[in-house]
Amino acid sequence: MSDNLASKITDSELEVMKLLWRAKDALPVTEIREQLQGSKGWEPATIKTLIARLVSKGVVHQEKRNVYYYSPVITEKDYSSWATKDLITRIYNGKASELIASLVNSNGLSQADIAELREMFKVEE
Amino acid sequence: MSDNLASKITDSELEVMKLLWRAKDALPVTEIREQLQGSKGWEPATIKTLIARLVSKGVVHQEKRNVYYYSPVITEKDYSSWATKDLITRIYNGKASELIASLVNSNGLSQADIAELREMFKVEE
DNA sequence: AAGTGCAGTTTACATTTGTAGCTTAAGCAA
DNA sequence: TTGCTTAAGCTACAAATGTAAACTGCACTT
Repeated sequence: MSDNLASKITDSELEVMKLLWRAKDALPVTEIREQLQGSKGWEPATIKTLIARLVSKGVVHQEKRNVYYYSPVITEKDYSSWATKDLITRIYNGKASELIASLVNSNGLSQADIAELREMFKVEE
Repeated sequence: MSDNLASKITDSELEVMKLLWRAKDALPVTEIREQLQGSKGWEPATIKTLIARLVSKGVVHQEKRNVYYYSPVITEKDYSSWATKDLITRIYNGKASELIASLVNSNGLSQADIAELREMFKVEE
């Protein structure tokens, strides 16, 4: 995923993306609204603006049916790993190991995390 | 470090912070400028603005001598781990292990990183 | 003592982001 | 058919951000 796509997803827009990622299929504004109005307390107009911006940024696709249906163009995984690499570039001198060391040293890992990681690195090759 | 400090450091401001973190002692504007003008191509006025904003945000301390000397109030480590936790909260459901899993799956780790991690989580208790 | 230069402060201005209203047109209810 | 509802598009507007100029006063030079 290129920088000019993901880097432009703002916090508010990300909430919309998360919703679209969770959905199996494309969603009409109605449903997007239903789910965000409660959780975020946004006005319908706000949600429309966010969707429009995501579409114009090319990260959400709109498909005309009776009404427009929206779906993500980029996957959540792609976005996540892009954001992670971006963090590593910006503040860990580009070294993933520094990020992890920081996590370990700042007690950023729960016991559960550690157990999980121990599993992960036991079998991984 | 509380959210209201670190969350307000913007990208441009971060460049100034990085410089201050690298410095052993407090620096006068002159030196900050010298180092940033080349690397970032910023006008002196821009650099002054960034410093002023950092001071007003409380993340940089200014000490009056002949002229003001500036030094970071928060450490780079604190900032890094705050930023990392923020990322985990925002896009990894609060689970550090998901971040690491993402790194592993997206080839974000070098062989050396992986070896290091295997060591790290082999002995940890 | 007067002039210059630059630190420090104030102001500026375009773009992005967060948040939302207004307008237009089309579908559905009456 | 007439109007109500609402999707879609356009406009709005304050705060934050990136970038920088203008102003002010002090220190150092001549």
